Amino acid sequence: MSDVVTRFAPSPTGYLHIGGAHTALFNWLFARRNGGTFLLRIEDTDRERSTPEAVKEILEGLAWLGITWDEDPFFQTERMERYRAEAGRLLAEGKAYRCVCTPAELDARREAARARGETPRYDQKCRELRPSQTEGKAFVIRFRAPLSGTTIVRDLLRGDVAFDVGELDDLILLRSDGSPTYNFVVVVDDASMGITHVLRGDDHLNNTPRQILLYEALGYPLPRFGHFPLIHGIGGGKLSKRQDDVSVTSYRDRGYLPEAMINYLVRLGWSHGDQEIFSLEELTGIFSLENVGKSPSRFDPERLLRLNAHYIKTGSPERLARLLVPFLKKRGIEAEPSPWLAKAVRTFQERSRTLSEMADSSVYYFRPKDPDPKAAAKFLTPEMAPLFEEIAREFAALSEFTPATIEAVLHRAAENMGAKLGKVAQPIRVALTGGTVSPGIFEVMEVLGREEVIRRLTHSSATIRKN
RNA sequence: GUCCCCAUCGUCUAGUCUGGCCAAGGACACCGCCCUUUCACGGCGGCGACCGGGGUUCAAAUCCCCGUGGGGACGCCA
Repeated sequence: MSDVVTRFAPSPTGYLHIGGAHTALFNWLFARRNGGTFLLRIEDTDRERSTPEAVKEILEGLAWLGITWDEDPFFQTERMERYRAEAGRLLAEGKAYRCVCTPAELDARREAARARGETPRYDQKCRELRPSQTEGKAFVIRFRAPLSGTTIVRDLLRGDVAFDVGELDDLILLRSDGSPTYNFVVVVDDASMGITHVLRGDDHLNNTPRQILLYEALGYPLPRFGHFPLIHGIGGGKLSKRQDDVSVTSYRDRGYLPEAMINYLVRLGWSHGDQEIFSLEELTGIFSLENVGKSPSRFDPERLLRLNAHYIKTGSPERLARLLVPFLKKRGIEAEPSPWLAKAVRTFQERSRTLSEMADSSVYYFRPKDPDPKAAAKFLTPEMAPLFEEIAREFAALSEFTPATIEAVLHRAAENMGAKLGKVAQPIRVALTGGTVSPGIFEVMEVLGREEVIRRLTHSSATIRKN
């Protein structure tokens, strides 16, 4: 048994987005690959913005993707005592101090520093205050960071990155209401949860030296760190919930398959030679940090869509039929997973990129559709009425109604007209499906069944004659 | 502004650590052709990149330096 322990630590302030899922996936894969443990920690210390709905949505998203966690999720709001105790310890040891600067004062000084072109940083005003001077005032607890020196982050992916400690800050550990802040809880939690590998997005690289200082002050052993490249939005820059469509569950709801999402995500910043298609299971055997790149990538919905098309095309019809049912229901079609539905699905696997598309384009399997006016004008011409009737009669006389016997009938009809098959097939397509685009017409008829085909052809010819 | 990271086709990337096999490979997108009852799928072909400049070397996409560009971080958010 390996001793690798990784985690994904989302803050439940919204849905699970592409970036979070990417981070979760890499952590999960690294743990699974190394026979380790993957944990979930819900960073809900920001009570204002955290919601139980977001927690549910995030867990659902992960489960949908097939990313499984090994223990019940940890909730930071349930661990407050631990944070306060650790902060108290630092205070007692002189490694932290009380600061009575108010948010307004800090804001003003920060702005002034910026105006002067300096790095906004806490000016350490309260660093040497005596206890009597903080008496009766609201205070926060600040970390007494070393004043000088260099902290080196030994990053698994980027090598050694040096930070001048002077650039760092006396960060706030406990707010005036006693709640802990991010950099502090992360350290306390990662250490107490036994996290061995902290793998996260590049945007946290700057936080790492601060956290290392905290590890040292608290006397915790250091985990290994690895920062992988961020996923940028379509316009470049951080993914934006406004510009980019990045909610994982929204993709699910639009008919994307989890394996497509996983496959898409894993190839962002990671590669395995020229291979493009990976299953989750396969990944747990080959994923390696060594093949993780360094430069950011850009979210490309087109590529995700294409991958989804691939998985729809190659997926099992039975499973897709099952997944399709709710999409049909949304369109007012009550269907059950069945061999028949699987057969219907099969005719659309090569021409649907999402389950939504499949549901949209297959409605005529479930109920007749009025022909598109333009298609009707072009194909449902008067001379088609007798043809439809003739073909319907021949279908009725067939001993077996299969693509092969259907094809024979249509070919004969075309020959009699001295025309190509298309001359006959296209009008029939319109009569049967209401449009000019569909799967192969013989397959469509097989799915529809002889009775329904005859009914629709008869109905169409009657309509033609009426006009 | 300060600090940090990054830099190969439009996009995802292989190649960079361990220089020569790279007149740079694959995939998506795009364009053309073929297949074909429509649409797709598929097949074949095309377009298309080593950010710039110096250096090191017999040899640089690969190593070093400087520019430039992009990104991230600088909260009593996480």
